[in-house]
Amino acid sequence: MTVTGHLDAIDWRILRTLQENGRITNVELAEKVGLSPPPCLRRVRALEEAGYISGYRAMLNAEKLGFEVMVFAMVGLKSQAESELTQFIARVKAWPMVRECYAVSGEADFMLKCVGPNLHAMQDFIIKDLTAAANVDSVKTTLILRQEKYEPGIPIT
Amino acid sequence: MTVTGHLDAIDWRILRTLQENGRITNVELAEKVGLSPPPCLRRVRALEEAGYISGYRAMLNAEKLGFEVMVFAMVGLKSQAESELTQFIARVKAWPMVRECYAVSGEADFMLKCVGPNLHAMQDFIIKDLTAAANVDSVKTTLILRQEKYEPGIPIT
DNA sequence: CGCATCCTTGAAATAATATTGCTATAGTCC
DNA sequence: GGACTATAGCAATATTATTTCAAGGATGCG
Repeated sequence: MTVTGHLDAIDWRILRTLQENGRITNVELAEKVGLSPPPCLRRVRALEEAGYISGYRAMLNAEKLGFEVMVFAMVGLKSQAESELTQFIARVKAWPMVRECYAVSGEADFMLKCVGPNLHAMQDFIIKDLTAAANVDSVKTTLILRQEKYEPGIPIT
Repeated sequence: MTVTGHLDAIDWRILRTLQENGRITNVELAEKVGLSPPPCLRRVRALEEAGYISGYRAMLNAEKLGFEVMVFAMVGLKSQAESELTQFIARVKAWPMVRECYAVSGEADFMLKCVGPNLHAMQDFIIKDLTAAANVDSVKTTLILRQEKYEPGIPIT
């Protein structure tokens, strides 16, 4: 698939497998997708180079590690002018407790997923940082009670 | 930290590093956290065993791979009886397009993050599967226009 | 205060894996 | 059909993972 830019069945199998287990060895991956290790590794590298694979992450158990509170925050801005948006996004990127941020349609402008050690820290962040930030008009939070499914990524059949 | 259950500074460095780069070699990881490879690997294994690390995943570029539509769906159920909840969750787990599901406080009962190739497929899923599912009372969707930040996991300083 | 115990580290050796170089083969386009 | 391109796989090498084991440091108790 190097230059052509088209993914074949083996590429998709590689992607699916790596999405499920990002630390599988190349030997095992090769076996699963039906190749010998060298061409398999070459494909993985090509997929990385081409940006189909953007990185690898360990999934950590937030609760066990003392991060017990997660909320969704829907944020409305006062001004949606280009420069204001950019500034808000920059702020969001600088807040460690905000792990994900999406521009959304509908009533709010942004949907944030925030993670913190406890309710107090979360409240502190929402009131003192988020709500108080320049250009923030409204913040509506939804507390996450439990994670029922977590398979981030894409549905590869 | 094996049996004591207490994480020291090195364990935290390991977790932070692996959250950022899940495919780093043990040699490199060891160097970063200030250990030689053998004890470093032992700690990683211990962290996995103890469930602090629950897995590794490749992050795929959804857009490049043809999954261009993501929505949040807030779902309200008619009945929140234990068995009904369980059934709904089982259904959610079986839908590939639902990648994440959270029980939430507030107006809705569940927040779903759904991923699909296009608006049509998403509409199809929402109308024919989600809204039509037994015990589903209300579905309110929010289209994701753009991903501005994506650092899933926890804020390890 | 000193000794025994427990835990963890790191050096060395070994096993496994990743990676490179090269040749062969299959598919494609004149 | 013949030349070209792309990709597979074998073989060799480099790198990494993993095991084994002896030594060092902390802790608790006599």
